[in-house]
Amino acid sequence: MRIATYNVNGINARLPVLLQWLSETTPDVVCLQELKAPQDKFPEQAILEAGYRAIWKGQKSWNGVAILSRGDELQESRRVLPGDDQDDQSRYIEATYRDIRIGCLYLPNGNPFPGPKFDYKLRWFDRFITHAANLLETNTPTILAGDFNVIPTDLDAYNPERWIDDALFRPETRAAYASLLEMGWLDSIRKLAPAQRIYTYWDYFRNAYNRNAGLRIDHILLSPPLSGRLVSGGVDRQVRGWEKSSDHAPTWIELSS
DNA sequence: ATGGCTAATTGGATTAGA
Repeated sequence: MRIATYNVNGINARLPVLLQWLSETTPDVVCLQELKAPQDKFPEQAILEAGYRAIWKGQKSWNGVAILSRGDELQESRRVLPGDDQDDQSRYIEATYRDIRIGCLYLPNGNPFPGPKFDYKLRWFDRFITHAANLLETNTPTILAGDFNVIPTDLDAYNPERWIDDALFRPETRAAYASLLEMGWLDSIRKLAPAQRIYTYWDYFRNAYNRNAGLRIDHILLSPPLSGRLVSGGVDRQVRGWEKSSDHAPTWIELSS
């Protein structure tokens, strides 16, 4: 079973690229982030015609998350991250596919540091850690996939010094991510390639993709019941080189069934 | 340090992304 995550940076602007990638790689489940579309502007018909069902939570202008599935249906379990009734940003959706529960997340960017956006990032992260701990306690095979907006270590940035005071690399941010791993979540891509430079994002500026000036900020975490089923994984980095591409590339893993 | 690029909005510039 192949599970992928892809920050599309605008589902409608990205539709041709998304459909091309789906037809070439046929993942079973796809978590999407940054739809940048209101609920009623999600291109459901085109996704259905491509052979996928979808659940999504849209929002005007910003954010927005979706899960696509091939074959079997998704059983939605929640579309809000618990812990703050005032939070109206669309950043979390969760569903079960066959025997696996999947949480699709778009963690706040948090820049600039310091400031209210960074504070919001840490508060959201706290709520997410609480929820992730509750998910582990159920022992249900679970995946947390999405754009974490976290550079976990020096190995995950082309030039770590440049990111020292950035919200993606601040010590508070890295510590929060590390606490997920300490609790038992497995960083699947890093597990498969412990010492390799792997990036999932290259900014639009200064020819970053061709210089391979990238970051690894999109992650797929596995709960302990799934760790033995991890077969392979990678980043479809060539998609970043396509016409009208997102600044992120799709990241995927293969699980044995 | 800054600016570079892209997408969405009811616009003709601004905001956000990372």
